[in-house]
Amino acid sequence: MRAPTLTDVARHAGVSYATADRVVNARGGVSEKSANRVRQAIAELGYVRNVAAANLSQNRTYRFAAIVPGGRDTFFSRIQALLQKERERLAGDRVDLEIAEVDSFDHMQLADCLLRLEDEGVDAVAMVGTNHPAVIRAMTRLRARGVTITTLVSDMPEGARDAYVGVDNRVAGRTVARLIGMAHGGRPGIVLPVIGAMTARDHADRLAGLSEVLTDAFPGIRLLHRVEGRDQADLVAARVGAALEAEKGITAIYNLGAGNPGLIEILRGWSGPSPRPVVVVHELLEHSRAALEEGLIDVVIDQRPEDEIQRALEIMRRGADRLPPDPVAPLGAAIYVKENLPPVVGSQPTERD
Amino acid sequence: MRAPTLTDVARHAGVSYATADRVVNARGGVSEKSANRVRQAIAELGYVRNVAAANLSQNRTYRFAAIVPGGRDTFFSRIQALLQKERERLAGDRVDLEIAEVDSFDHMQLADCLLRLEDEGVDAVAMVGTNHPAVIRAMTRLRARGVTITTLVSDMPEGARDAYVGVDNRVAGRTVARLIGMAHGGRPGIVLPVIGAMTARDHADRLAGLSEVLTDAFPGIRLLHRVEGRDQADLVAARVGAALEAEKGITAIYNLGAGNPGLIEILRGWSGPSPRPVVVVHELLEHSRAALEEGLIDVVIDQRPEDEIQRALEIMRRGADRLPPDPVAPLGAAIYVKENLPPVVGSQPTERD
DNA sequence: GAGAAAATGATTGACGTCTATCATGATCCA
DNA sequence: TGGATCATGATAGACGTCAATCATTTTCTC
Repeated sequence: MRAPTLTDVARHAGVSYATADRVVNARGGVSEKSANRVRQAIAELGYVRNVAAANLSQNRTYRFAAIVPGGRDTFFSRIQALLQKERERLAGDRVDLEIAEVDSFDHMQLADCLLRLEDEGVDAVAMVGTNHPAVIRAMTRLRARGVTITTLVSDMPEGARDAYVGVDNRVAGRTVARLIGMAHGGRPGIVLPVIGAMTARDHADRLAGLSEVLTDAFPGIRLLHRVEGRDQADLVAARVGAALEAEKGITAIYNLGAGNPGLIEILRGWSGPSPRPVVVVHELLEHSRAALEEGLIDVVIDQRPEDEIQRALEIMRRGADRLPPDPVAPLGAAIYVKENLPPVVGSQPTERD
Repeated sequence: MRAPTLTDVARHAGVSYATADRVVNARGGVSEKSANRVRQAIAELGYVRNVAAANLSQNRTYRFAAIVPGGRDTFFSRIQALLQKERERLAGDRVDLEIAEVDSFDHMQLADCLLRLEDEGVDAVAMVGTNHPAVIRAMTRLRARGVTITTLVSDMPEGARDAYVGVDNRVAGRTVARLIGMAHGGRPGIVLPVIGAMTARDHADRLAGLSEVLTDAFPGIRLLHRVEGRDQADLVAARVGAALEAEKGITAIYNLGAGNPGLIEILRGWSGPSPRPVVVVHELLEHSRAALEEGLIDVVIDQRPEDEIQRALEIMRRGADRLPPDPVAPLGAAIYVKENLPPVVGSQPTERD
């Protein structure tokens, strides 16, 4: 009834414990014939390495690291806060989680950070995906040493990482199109999309998704040319203001980047036609939450960083335990309206400026 | 640098390992003075019991049980399928998950099942909450023996269970009101609510939430008196059909119980005014998913049973490890439209009749 | 077929906890 | 003050794996 041990496997394969151990721990010096017999015994008995015993024997502490872009964007401050909390919680679990901060978009710093972590002997890394040769090179090197790498928020080519945890941004854009479409109730309208910059892959994906569904399912709704707010509130405020001035018939605004405070400011002082446009933004932070509660905006699409982090940690742990990654369904974004906001936990980060 | 062991604690407290062990494992026969010194040493060193080592020494397998209402409702078949999958996955983790099936609403059978599990020596139980004296009595008895009990889907009084995992149904109803309201785009309308029976607490909660928000935020939208479909497709079809006949101005239908196939059937043969009403239903199952993809309905609110189960298992494990439960934010329901449906995993259960 | 090389077997201590047993010391009550 | 009770200490085996070491056998090479 009890789970088979490696001793059982060895006996069943007709070899000594030492040989079986050499096979499962890839120590080499085993003939192909013996190795096969061991592997077959493992399959037949359904042997699963007892991770607890293994870690105990090595008195092992997991060494995980998370690399997060620093201060600029409050979405990442939120992630940092969550990681900090996890760090404390995991300390009791023999897991040492290091949280490293790098400048957003400083690729070389990120690459250096990865190499430093390699020297420190981490078992797994979670990081925000960045497509840059130097970064990919560093990642390849770590992975060759058996370090599991998970990308967060923004994906990278399949070969560069072990797993991606994050939402599908095109799907997010498509979903927003549907919600905006529904809110038009069959009537025509004009949608103003506000993005950070077209070079940001996630923004581009969202916009593409939006456009696809508006075209296909809501031909009566016209998509204006995008306004670039560079994720800065003042710029967003200025440019959205100008756009509203230029086109009085706008019925929906979708900010698919950051800079929500700027947009909210404009909405607070709304004096245009009533009802005001339908407004959809991304990421549940202090400003967006308050605006939702006040009724200034209608929908917030959220990546659910809590779950992203949980999943990333789970993946890292499985990797460190040499277990096969278990297939996970992609993370779905949360759709928040005024009525289904989650309770506030602690203090929520503010979006700067 | 390494984590303190119980030997360290004993030394620091100036007692023998045996005494420290007597304290942490509550074996008794320790003077209050010694016990306090041990407890203080634990606090000072930040000792955390090494669960892996503990389980190894006892060659312990966790014994968990999930009690799920049987065949009738396909929402529960979905839960059963998910549990089955978890069962296999957990087998490698030294976790034995027993899945017990009981007749829905047969309280005595449920109580008996609980007592049987107690005899079998389970460590933790997950069950669908049922407010019945016999059930509560059985639960109290198990909990007195240290068995952790988690209620799923439907909650119970705080004193009866250790944790509840599920969505807040009133919030779900409020959210649906907002979505339906948005879809009216400021125009008036009439909402037809379809429930199973008013005695089901979750249905009543949803309806209350719906009503609240419609009244407060969308005074132009009128809420019709509920239609009771008893969660049966044919009855739902008949009664919704009659209601649509009686009131031609219906602009939205919200099925907050089961019986979706009946509703979908009616929508497929829709010949009333165009556009058809906005339709919102609960639980992502084969029928509702297909209807969403076909464009017959607009929104599906889903409990995310996958996450419910994950969370319940996590709670059970912590309980069995004698760790304090970690605070979890309540589970938010997922909002699905045509565009953000999750990929199909395996075969999805069908809703009967 | 001798010698080198490769493969295998046998065994041991460590990891931290649990459970158990036995011995010893302290305290209590009559 | 003797015997019972209680508190404490010391210690050992078990759990399953890892990482060694050393001895022995098999296989290969010339």
